[in-house]
Amino acid sequence: MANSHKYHSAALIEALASENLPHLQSMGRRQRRAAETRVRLFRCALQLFAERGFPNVTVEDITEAADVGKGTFFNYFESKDHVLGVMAEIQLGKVREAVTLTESGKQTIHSVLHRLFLRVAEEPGRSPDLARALISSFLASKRVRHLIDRNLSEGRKMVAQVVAAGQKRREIDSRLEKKKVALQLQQAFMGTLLLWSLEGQPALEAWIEESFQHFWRAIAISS
Amino acid sequence: MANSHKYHSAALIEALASENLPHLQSMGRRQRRAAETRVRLFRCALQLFAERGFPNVTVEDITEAADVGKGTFFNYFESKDHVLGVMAEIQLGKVREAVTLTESGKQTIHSVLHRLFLRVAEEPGRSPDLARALISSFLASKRVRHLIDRNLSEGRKMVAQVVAAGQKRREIDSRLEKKKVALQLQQAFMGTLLLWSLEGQPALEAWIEESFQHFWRAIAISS
DNA sequence: CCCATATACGACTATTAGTCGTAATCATTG
DNA sequence: CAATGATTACGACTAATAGTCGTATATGGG
Repeated sequence: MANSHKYHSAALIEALASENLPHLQSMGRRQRRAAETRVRLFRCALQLFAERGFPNVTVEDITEAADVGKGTFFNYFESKDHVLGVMAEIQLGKVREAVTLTESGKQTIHSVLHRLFLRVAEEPGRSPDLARALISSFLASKRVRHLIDRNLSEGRKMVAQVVAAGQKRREIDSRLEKKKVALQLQQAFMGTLLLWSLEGQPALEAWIEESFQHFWRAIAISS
Repeated sequence: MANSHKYHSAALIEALASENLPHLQSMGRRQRRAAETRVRLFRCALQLFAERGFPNVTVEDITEAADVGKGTFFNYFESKDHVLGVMAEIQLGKVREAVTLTESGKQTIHSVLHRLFLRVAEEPGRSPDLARALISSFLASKRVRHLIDRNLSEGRKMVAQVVAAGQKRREIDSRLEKKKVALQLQQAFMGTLLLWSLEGQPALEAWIEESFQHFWRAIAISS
């Protein structure tokens, strides 16, 4: 219980995810301020990363933008990279959404996965600089990398569920192994994101669109 | 003619690419020593990156391993990242190879592309740390990024040629646009490399194998 | 043998991520 | 409401290191 209430409360991640900070009422003023500060730091950081590129943003830039002292940053994030680690965690939430959508049974698997691609691309699509920063952070420090790893492999499991559902529904070629398909999906996504982040040319959305079509072509039932 | 003979002679890149340094005879002792030094720095750097990971290797580590003074490093490479930029340049050479192979007409397109995947994966496959470093360098400094960009887009053009040949030979679905296919190929490769570099699990070769199969499935003639 | 030029060198600077002790702020309790 | 203990803010400080620069050395040509 090292950080039971100290600095990082678990609920904050949720708070960071949602646009309009909810349930801030249910805490004392202190926790509320803490939450506000963390969210402010988080958003300022992402904003700056997107504008200038990760390496060209110092921690001090962030704290200044958020109007707090420099040390305060490290009360809320283990390191500069960690900000992006948190963002990855948020992305994982979107994958969960896809599973839920699948289970509801009201959407074709095609549209569930299609939507998933677009949703996850939303954030990094804000700017090539931000996308590069995100990917870089995946590769940078060991701590963050492990965080990402867990997210990716958890995400893959969820996608595999969706794929399995797709196979039952005869939308996806049933000869394919669902785990491999899930992996391919992630690869397609990451590859697209990576190349787009280098070119930056038209919006990421367009690239994702192409990429998904290609992916689906290799996956859909064909006989 | 800024650096006509000063420091970076063009031939050095070739020298770096080939395992057994050839044509070192044809220069004066001075150029020979310079070439040797550059190659030594390059290899030591890659070795260390592969062993410890890019961020955990300082320039001084490299120069010590190569047994030269620290400043000397910057005589041969613009920056630490630049080492990896040079490596990317070398990779491009392998793509050229594929075009040549295609033109010779003695190989199926499938095997040309398959071979290309494996060949390009060879170097980064030496260690996940090295692969991560490579990818990171693509994203890091502006200078290197532009270098990479050129390489990637040049590479894509070459692949597009190969694809076009494949369409003429009725190996590849002719309804697909060759430029897009080339892009998809790069995306598949990079995505695979990226995810593998995070997991490191079995050899990259195996991942590449899977990935190529998947790719081919979406590309090959099906009717 | 001497000069011009290419290369080697390492002390130096500038930048910045992350630490730490201290001060301010808040919640709680009698 | 005052006192107390916990949480959070703060910025001066340290450590690490990429990249610069002026100087020294080696080479090849004339």
